[in-house]
Amino acid sequence: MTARTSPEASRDIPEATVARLPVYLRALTSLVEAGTRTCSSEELAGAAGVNSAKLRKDLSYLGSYGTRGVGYDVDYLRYQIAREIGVEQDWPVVIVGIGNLGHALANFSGFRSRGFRVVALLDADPSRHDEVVAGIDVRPFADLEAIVREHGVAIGVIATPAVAAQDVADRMVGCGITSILNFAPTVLSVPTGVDVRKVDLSIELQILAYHEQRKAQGEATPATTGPGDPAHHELVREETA
Amino acid sequence: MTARTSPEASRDIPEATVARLPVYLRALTSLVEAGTRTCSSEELAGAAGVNSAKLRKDLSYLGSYGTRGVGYDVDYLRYQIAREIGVEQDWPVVIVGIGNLGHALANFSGFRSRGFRVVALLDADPSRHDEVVAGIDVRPFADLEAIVREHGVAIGVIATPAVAAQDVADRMVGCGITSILNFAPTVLSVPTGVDVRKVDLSIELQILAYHEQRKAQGEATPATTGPGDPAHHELVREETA
DNA sequence: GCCGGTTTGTTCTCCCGTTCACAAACTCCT
DNA sequence: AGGAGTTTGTGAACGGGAGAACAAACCGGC
Ligand SMILES: NC(=O)c1ccc[n+]([C@@H]2O[C@H](COP(=O)([O-])OP(=O)(O)OC[C@H]3O[C@@H](n4cnc5c(N)ncnc54)[C@H](O)[C@@H]3O)[C@@H](O)[C@H]2O)c1
Ligand SMILES: NC(=O)c1ccc[n+]([C@@H]2O[C@H](COP(=O)([O-])OP(=O)(O)OC[C@H]3O[C@@H](n4cnc5c(N)ncnc54)[C@H](O)[C@@H]3O)[C@@H](O)[C@H]2O)c1
Repeated sequence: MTARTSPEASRDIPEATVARLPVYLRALTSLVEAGTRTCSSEELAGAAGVNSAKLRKDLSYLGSYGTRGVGYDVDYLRYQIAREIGVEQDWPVVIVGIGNLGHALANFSGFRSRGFRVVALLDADPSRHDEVVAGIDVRPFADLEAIVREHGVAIGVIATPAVAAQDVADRMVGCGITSILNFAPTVLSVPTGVDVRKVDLSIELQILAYHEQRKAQGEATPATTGPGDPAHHELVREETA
Repeated sequence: MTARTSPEASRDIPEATVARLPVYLRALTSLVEAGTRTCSSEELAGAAGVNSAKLRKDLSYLGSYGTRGVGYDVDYLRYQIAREIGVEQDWPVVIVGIGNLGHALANFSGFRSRGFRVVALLDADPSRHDEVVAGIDVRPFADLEAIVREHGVAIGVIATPAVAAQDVADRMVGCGITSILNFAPTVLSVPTGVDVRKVDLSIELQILAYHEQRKAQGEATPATTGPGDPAHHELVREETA
């Protein structure tokens, strides 16, 4: 998709692997804190909740950082993964929408410890502008561009209501932000080159509900709720009309 | 995995499709509210941010609910998807860990409107037990079993610190909860038959950081930070020792 | 120096998911 | 009634990821 400029560029890592590297990183950090020096793919895979073959294949995309017959140097591997992900340096981040969720995010200590630094909290509501959350004062949304330029922000977090999310995203993109984490339940439309990831509580719960319904189906009373399809079809159309 | 008991059981839906159905459901709800009666796969796919062929194939797993040459009856399709997911009736949910995040979740209005009902907020900290959040009073974690039995809760949300998450999950499973949404950054181990989904802010940000680093790599100064591998290898080992 | 035991890195195969492309089916207009 | 135009549902090709299995590489003991 993007041009390969650097000749020494590391082979591109499959998306599925990229999504697991942070899990490995976390497991390795735990091991480091526990004083472990070395671990096998089997141990690490257990801690990360994945298959050991998958783990080894994932790590092989980064390079050959293990030692056959021994395993991996925990701290060395942790560093290599952190470097590959890009969280050795801190990424400045802005959070927009300091409501219920925005407060929780601002207070979330995991940001700093995992390679991110909240440089600003923004909200459109003037009544919030005198507030200080987690040591950072909430500023007007209009300050976005100045802040992004000042700190070189590339990553933005959206925690506004759904109706405002697209506007906020547009403004972010206009300022030069190229990665967005969206908590609002909306599909964002952004130009090519901008990455969007969404965190959607309702979707996660509904996926659980689907499987839950499936589990219940086997043991429930014979006539659960829904009869054949055609009758329901009519019923629903009546509701509409 | 589970036995097919019902003869009329609908064919099992691919996991990737299940994960998209809630997105379609949301898009359809928007269309209903906008007064739209009918829509084509192209329109709906646009609203959901997916390929129209994918949308059609996804919907085909549910049945043939469209009309060729016309499209889909918005309200009818919305009902069918909601029924398939299982969010026509409300699912009782408990939230454990009423800290920063737990407060936000408790105040989240999207629960009720999307098929879920928070029946209890639980926390181990006694100083929180006199608190009322979003009209629900925070109760001792020890009440979990009684509440689960009383309301027939099948879905639990974990918003405790990571160290407590596995204990909470074990207790939940012990009470009969079979679906867990985990916000704590830990790998949970649960018996077969229990579904766990995780929402992990740090992982999402780190995935964005990886791609962001990739984007920057092409245009950055020649010597970014890291030299060849061997030297760094030593450096890191020194840090450890 | 060599051998048994251990663990990685990689190859191979299979399966799931995505996308293309098109026949079948429906509506509307004449 | 018939034909032109539209849109669904699905068969088939394709690509990527998961897991099994194994050869290569390393350690430690003798
Ligand atoms: N609270 C949760 O646990 C939770 C969970 C999942 C998803 N969400 C989603 O996250 C979003 C925020 O939820 P919340 O509970 O914090 O809502 P909230 O109403 O408490 O907070 C929203 C904040 O965004 C601000 N805002 C509105 N428009 C803005 C704009 N154009 N620019 C900048 N700021 C703006 C508001 O002033 C407010 O402070 C919602 O989309 C919600 O659906 C929340
Ligand atoms: N705050 C965020 O935005 C955010 C974002 C992503 C992930 N998380 C994760 O979500 C979790 C909660 O975050 P937080 O900021 O709300 O933390 P917090 O410390 O504010 O709240 C944790 C709550 O859990 C309670 N608790 C602790 N042990 C318990 C137990 N055994 N049983 C029941 N309750 C118990 C505590 O009393 C406290 O009220 C953490 O694991 C955090 O890493 C938080």
